[in-house]
Amino acid sequence: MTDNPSQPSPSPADSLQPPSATSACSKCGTVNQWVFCSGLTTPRNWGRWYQRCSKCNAWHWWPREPLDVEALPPDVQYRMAVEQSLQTANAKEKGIVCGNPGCHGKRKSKPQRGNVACLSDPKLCGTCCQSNGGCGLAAHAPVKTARPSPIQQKSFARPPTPAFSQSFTNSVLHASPPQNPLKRKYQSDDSADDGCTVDFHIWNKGRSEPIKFRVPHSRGARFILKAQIEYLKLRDVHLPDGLIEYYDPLARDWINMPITIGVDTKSSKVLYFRVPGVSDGVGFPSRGDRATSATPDPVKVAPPVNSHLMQTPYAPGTKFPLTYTCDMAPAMRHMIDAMKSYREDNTCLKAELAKAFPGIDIKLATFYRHRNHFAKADKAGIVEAFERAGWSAGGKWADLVAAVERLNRARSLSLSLSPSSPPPPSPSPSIPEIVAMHAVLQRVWRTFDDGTAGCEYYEDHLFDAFITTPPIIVGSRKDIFSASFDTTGHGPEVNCLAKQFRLTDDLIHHADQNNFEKSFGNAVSFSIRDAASFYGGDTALIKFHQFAYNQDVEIYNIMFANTFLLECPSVDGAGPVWLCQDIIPATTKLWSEHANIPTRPSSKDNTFLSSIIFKAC
DNA sequence: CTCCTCGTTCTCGCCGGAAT
DNA sequence: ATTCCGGCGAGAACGAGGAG
Repeated sequence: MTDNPSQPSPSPADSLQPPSATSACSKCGTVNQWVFCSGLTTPRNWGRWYQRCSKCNAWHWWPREPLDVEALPPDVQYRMAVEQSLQTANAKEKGIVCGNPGCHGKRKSKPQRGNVACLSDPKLCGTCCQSNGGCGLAAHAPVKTARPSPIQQKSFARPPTPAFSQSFTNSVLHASPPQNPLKRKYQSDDSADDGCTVDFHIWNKGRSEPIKFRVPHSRGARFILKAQIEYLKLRDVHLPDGLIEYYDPLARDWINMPITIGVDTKSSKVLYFRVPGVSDGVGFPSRGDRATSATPDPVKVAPPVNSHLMQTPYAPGTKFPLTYTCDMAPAMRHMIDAMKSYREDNTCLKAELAKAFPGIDIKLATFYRHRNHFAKADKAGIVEAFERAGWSAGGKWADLVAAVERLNRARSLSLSLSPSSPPPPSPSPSIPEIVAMHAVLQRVWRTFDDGTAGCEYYEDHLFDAFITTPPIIVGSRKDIFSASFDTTGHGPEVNCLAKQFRLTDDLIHHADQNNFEKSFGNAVSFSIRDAASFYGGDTALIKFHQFAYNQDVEIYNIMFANTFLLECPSVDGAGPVWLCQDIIPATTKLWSEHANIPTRPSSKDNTFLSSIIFKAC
């Protein structure tokens, strides 16, 4: 992709800069410097200059009005889109009451409060939601109600090519049972290593941080970098001469060698490579560096899992939670173990807390909150990655908590699907440096008995793709797979319209249309853009709406299918790429509620939704 | 059956830091 | 100075289990 949203945008043209570096405050006359606004808090302000008067605190902006949305760089538009998409999900709804008019909740003297986390519409209290069959929220799970499995659901999204589809099939669907391939249940010592993966880091040109990989590989077998060449290409690591520099932990020095040479995986947990010519970087093992040969990571390493609990009180003033996962995790494990038995052995929670976190005053509500975060993170298999990062920036407990919350959001969205709607994407606004995740429903692409083709979804096979390197979107395609003029759907008519539009605007490329218009009589499928540009699709969509409007056709509903290819280790090692499909239900009722379609690009609220996908790092 | 205790969940509101 | 937002604690409420 040419526009990587994770890269900072360049400054706007010089013509947008204020006439001078300083100017006098219009209120008090104090001379202040202009500061470029990078839009960190409010992306919409990107590209403007601001000054806060050092004397009267007055604010001044240059230019006075924000730039046009279209003038903002793609990554800023992306951030705006993410921000907008999360507004609804994060909106704090205070003081809601149960949405069931005949609420039979247990609060007698006051109206029963609804649970803001409830996924039903309207939001219900736990009692009403449970009796309604539950909403997907764990606390609202219906009691002793068997969930039908699998839930079959047809989707019109499809893999972009058979080759990628095959890789997806091999790596995901044939994995049994479906679970996070990198998940390792913590154990009391280093034997937790399942021996099926190898971590290696590469320092590439033009980047101080190493690129971290975890790949399927039998520990003990010699590791040949050439076998990972596809991974390397995806991360822009190119070795034209077939040479690499390898840090030999025994010799404690860098050696230059061909990538076809196998290296020992027993003497160090992480293999370090650098592209020839790179001589420095973050965490770089230097010549004679003992740490890299004896320990798995160049950062300060955490003590062995569960090796001990803190015996002496923490320093006065130490607050809960502790800053680093490597400190929190052993104590949390102790608590979880202790809480399984404390009813029997006559201890109590407070006493166990005092053992696990000596000297720290912990409020119970806070402890439970963090214990739940730990349990979820452990279940998802991400604790170890944070633990291994030790007392470094990559091992912060707060980041683990944030990762769990992102996962929760992704799951909530997946589980809140109505039976007839396909799964929405996991809105991951940011992804930690070390661990990325993506909620994926198991699905099978096949031909049905009636001759149509589509996907079957298995709701109870929701699993998370965890990867130790940030994902890269290596390709994407956006298809409209459903469009209608009203609530009933009139696909063929829209299809006809799309054909006409195709003749007028080559931004739209039909994809297998002949097959699809026959198969899905009330649906239309055509690609409106490809991976070359994230935002061209929106432009095409607006043009399509405009075109339909000019034809006296009002589009009621459009839904998108997005297909992404993410770099990710596969379970069986067969391929370096997983296919992760997402479908975005961007129902555009906007056009049914207003007589006029949006004519200004900045009015594309709904089409913005189509840009909210998955963050490329 | 009622009451009590303890553990747990959830909401509300305060606080402080960051951004502007 | 103001706004926003995340973290945290207080407190209400619920549930399980035990004692009387």
